Amino acid sequence: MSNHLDPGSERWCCSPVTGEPLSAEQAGELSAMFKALGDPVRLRLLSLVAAHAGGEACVCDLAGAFELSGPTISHHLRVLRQAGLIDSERRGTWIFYSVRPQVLRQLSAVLGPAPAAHGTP
Amino acid sequence: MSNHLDPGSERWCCSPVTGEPLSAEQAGELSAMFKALGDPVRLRLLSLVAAHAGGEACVCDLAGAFELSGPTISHHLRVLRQAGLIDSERRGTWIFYSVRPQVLRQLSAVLGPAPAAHGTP
DNA sequence: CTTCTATTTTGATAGGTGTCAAATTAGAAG
DNA sequence: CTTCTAATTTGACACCTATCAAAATAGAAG
Repeated sequence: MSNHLDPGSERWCCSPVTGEPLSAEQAGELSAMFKALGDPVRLRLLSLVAAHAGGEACVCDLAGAFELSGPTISHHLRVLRQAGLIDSERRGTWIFYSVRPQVLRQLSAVLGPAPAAHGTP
Repeated sequence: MSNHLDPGSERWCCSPVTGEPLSAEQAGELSAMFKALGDPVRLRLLSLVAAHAGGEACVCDLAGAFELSGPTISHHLRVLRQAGLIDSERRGTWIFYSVRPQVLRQLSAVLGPAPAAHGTP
């Protein structure tokens, strides 16, 4: 109920954009994710979460890196989550965010030069 | 004079976002490119140009794939060009667009899981 | 139950963005 | 020079978005 994009839909997986033209549907799904990355705050949030110990971080770990209000950070985290790029899980008082490495890898593959075929058969 | 982003600045090249947190400057440059990809029309335009014979295409080759006015296509192409993702060159009556494979590869590497080091020494 | 802390949601606002029609530039061809 | 085609630029408008302050929700602790 919380995610707009189905994380299980991977029919566009790994076919690079340089191969054959994207369909309108593929472009719609992919551009929604790139759009979420198209903000400096969100991109830094994603990298902070990804690089944080254990692969997850709570808002309290992230907010300190910006001169932005809490609600603004929360807004950007929601955008990333609704785009399917990160996950959130409540544990006690804190809410922990973690990246979806698979989705990031898929986006990387779409921009990649060729179907490398060096580890994902 | 036409590009806002210097195509020669590659100081953020290839360090994946999952490694260590991006600096504000890196995030600014990268997010500007992802932002340009964050529109379905632009993403399809990019893939159409990339997949076109010879690696380049004129607007007349692209406009037919959309139900959009010429000025709108031109607008999106300019956004892609100013983001440093594509190049444009006038030859006679037509203006040919081509992708910058290097920039796409860099973006792919940023989202990639790890410094693969399997073909770009 | 009350209070405290962590985070989100709501409401408001300034600024950005996609789109089109109309006008403009650039080159080719008479 | 005039005309024709290709593409861009300008101007306008509806919609979206990033941001904050204030209010609301969720759990922990007393």
